[in-house]
Amino acid sequence: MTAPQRRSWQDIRDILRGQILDRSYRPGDKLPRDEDIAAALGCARSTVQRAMQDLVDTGLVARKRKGGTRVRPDPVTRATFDIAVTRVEVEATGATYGYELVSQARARTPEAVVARFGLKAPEEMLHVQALHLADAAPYVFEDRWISLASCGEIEAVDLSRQSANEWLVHHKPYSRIDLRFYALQADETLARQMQTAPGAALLVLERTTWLEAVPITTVRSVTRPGHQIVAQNEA
Amino acid sequence: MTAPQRRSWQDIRDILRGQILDRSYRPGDKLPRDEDIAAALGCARSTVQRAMQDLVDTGLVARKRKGGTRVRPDPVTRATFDIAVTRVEVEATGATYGYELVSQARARTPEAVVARFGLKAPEEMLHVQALHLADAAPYVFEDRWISLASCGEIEAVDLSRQSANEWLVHHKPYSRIDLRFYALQADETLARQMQTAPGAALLVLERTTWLEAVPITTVRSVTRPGHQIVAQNEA
DNA sequence: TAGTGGTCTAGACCACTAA
DNA sequence: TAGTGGTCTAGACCACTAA
Repeated sequence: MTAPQRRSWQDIRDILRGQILDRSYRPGDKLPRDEDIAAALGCARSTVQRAMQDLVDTGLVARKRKGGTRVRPDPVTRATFDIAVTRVEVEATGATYGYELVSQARARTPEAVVARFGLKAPEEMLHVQALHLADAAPYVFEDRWISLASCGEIEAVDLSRQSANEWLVHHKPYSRIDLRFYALQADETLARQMQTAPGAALLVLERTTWLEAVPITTVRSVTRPGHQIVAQNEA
Repeated sequence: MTAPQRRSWQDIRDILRGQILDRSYRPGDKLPRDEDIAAALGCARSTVQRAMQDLVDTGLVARKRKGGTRVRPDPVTRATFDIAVTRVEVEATGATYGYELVSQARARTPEAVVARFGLKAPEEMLHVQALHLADAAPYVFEDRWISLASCGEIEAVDLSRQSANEWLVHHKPYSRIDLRFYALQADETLARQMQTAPGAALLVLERTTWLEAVPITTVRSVTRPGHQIVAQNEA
């Protein structure tokens, strides 16, 4: 006889998810109380709790005290993306990574940057433009503003050798991030930088970070033509 | 005297995260064993475990049995997106939702769709094109292929009244999803559908779903000009 | 092979909130 | 206000893996 294994929370999750997927429980339906599920499946309540936590994270069920657990009536697709340092991302594709500093200068933040940070007034920051290359072809063009108030030391760093991306990641942790994606039509300048045709549709990733309430950096990363961002395989 | 509250796992997480953010522990550094942290902070080991689980989910630390817990040396930005049914998304902006079926027909899957599903050969599926509107303006144009093998019933549904998006979400759960973003230059046809200029840069969201190994549907959703996808506020 | 994280259990008490 | 999920604890055993 095969030894009866103790049930893990993944087992419990799979059983419950199976019942949701095969529509034993339909969107909006209420599941039994954790305690009853535990009794029925022969495990501790905390094991059910752990399984439920996973189903909540996945967006499959919603839980409320006293209200119980229900299959979400308005299912959402929950996707997670990991965005690494550009160098690591390039090297992960097997390509050779390259980097070029395009410009570096103190400047007053334009209105768009003031808005991204939610500043009250424009401020002098470090403005850095740089190109990341994969096998010598443009991979990402980044246009970055770095707060001198929180990252003054970066002015002593040689940004033609080490990208601001890399330096910040290793020296300036953040506690809050605002992240967005959109499509951008390349203008003449950008097209030249990305070695593509003016008017090309490019995917842009915009990131703004703070440490508590203090601005750190905001960056607009324009990706190479045809670039796709793929989500982790989920659920 | 204020009552000494028992420490919650969130408290523990905040303490640890604080020590990482203020660089008491730097990228690559090893943290103490859970048991020692528990003793130092006066809580049970399982509470530390719960806090650590959150830090792992956030991408801040990595844990290995015997190897211990280390601050990630290659920090990643981890972003989570919730993608709701288009109707819900539009209504959440306060706009009035509208929907128009553009076309619906059985057809052999083109090469791109065969590839997305990873099929061995083309297959007859239901091809549906539809436009979602926000305050009567184009919001999302979706080009969808639905597997007849797994979703044959949908042919009995009046897709001019209810979007395939909505029907599928409520009747066809999936267990696997492939999700990607990219930018697309509008051609003549698409520009007309989205009421924009040919050549406009549009953000595209592509989703392909399976139930176990069985294809369900694949959809290319072209968003309106200027559309941004914003991540949940994290960390 | 020894050390560390992963997980399960049983029980307790708390915090929300639907009814 | 009663019922349900959320969390903590102490202890046990297991599963990985660095050394």
